[in-house]
Amino acid sequence: MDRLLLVEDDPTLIRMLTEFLATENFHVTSVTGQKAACEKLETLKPDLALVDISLADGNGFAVCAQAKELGVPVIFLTASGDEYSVVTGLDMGADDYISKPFRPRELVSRIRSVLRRAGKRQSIICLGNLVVDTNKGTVARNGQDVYLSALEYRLLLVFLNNRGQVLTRDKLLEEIWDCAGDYVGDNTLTVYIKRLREKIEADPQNPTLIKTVRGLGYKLEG
Amino acid sequence: MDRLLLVEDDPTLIRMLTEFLATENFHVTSVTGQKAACEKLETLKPDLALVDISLADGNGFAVCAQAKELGVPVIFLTASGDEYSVVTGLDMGADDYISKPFRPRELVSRIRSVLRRAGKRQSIICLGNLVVDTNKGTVARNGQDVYLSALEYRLLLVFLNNRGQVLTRDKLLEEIWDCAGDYVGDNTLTVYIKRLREKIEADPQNPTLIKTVRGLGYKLEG
DNA sequence: TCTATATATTACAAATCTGTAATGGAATTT
DNA sequence: AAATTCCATTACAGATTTGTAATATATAGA
Repeated sequence: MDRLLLVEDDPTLIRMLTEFLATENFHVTSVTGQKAACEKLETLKPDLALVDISLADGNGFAVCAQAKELGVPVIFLTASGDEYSVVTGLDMGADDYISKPFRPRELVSRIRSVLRRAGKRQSIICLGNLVVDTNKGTVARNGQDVYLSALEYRLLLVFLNNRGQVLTRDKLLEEIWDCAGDYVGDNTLTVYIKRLREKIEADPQNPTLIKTVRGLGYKLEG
Repeated sequence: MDRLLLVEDDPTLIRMLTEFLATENFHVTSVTGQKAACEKLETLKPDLALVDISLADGNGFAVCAQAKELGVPVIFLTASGDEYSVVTGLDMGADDYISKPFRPRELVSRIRSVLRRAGKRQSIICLGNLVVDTNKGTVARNGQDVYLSALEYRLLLVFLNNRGQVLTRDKLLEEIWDCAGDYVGDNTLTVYIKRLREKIEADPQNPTLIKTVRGLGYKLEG
């Protein structure tokens, strides 16, 4: 279950939100004041922080900064139509904001939306029956771990970051060996392509992922 | 300069937005209707799409789906207070929404916010004078590339994903060798820690990044 | 078809990685 | 202080990676 930290001064709002969000399957911890908020952020490590901009002892921006530091996504709660706060909040890196009074359903939608985005982290990349976790540096095929050497892994990442685009040999050499084919032989790349195909393709002789585009280079099917 | 695709039927709004966003240094291409929008998404590959939910020939949701498919972030423009659209839009994976009539400054803030998030991708992780790019699989120290072996790189990622937390030897062994110390010797980890420190610490004898916590394990300074 | 060019395959040393064992040193306990 | 425990360091073989060269195959053009 997702843990939310609610930073808010108004006791009524705290109670209402805690109860409502509980019915939506969130676990809400609430704190009052900026100082307590910053502490709780560290100890609780919540999945998301709901922060009221106007706190008694300072404003919510400091809390936002701290949250960003810790990698915790933030949604600001603001007094209605306070455009200045909205603008500054978003520019500060808050992930979203919602103005009071807000509709509970909308808040939940925004929370889910931010969590979805934050959770993704561009970490897991799927490609056919291949799963690359850039957060762990691992590659799996059909659930089975595949061991790639450092250079093979980096070559795969270059393809993944340019899915569907044709990459010239020079471009690939530059990306992996940061040079334009001067220091490593031209054939070296060809060999690496083969080695990578050998490990990630179902049928390395008839590649479906890394296609060769004759005269131009290679391309990852996207 | 960031390219925006504006999908909107109202000519007046198109003109206004195009002009205003131009002053904010965006390049706006506008299209009318769902079909044209989907086509332009493919050909233009914009950095972000601004989509009016209520289009004449169908609704904006189809456009949103297509955009998500292509990895283009989406901000919905909706008639004011249309809660149903907001909720559905965000649940569909739209990155944000704004209801008409909106304040231009706020729209720009939201655009910048979404672009920032989309661009970041959790790709670059900084740690002292160390820069890890999980999108490229590279590590640099003081701007100088550092070559890490596959296992060394994965070990570093485990630390980065648990910054500040003490990681037991068992936990680390499990993460890297997926086993609880049965298959590789206990000392192997110690050696790897040393090797990693050798490559990323300024003074490997007095580590400032990977600290040992006697009796417990190791911890990456956060 | 023949040739030229682009890519694939294979094989092979040198370099590096990987895991272990042996030794040394520091912190903690008795 | 001595013993113990935990971690650091060093050294070393076997495995793997890495880059290259030689050879084979495919594709396109004359």
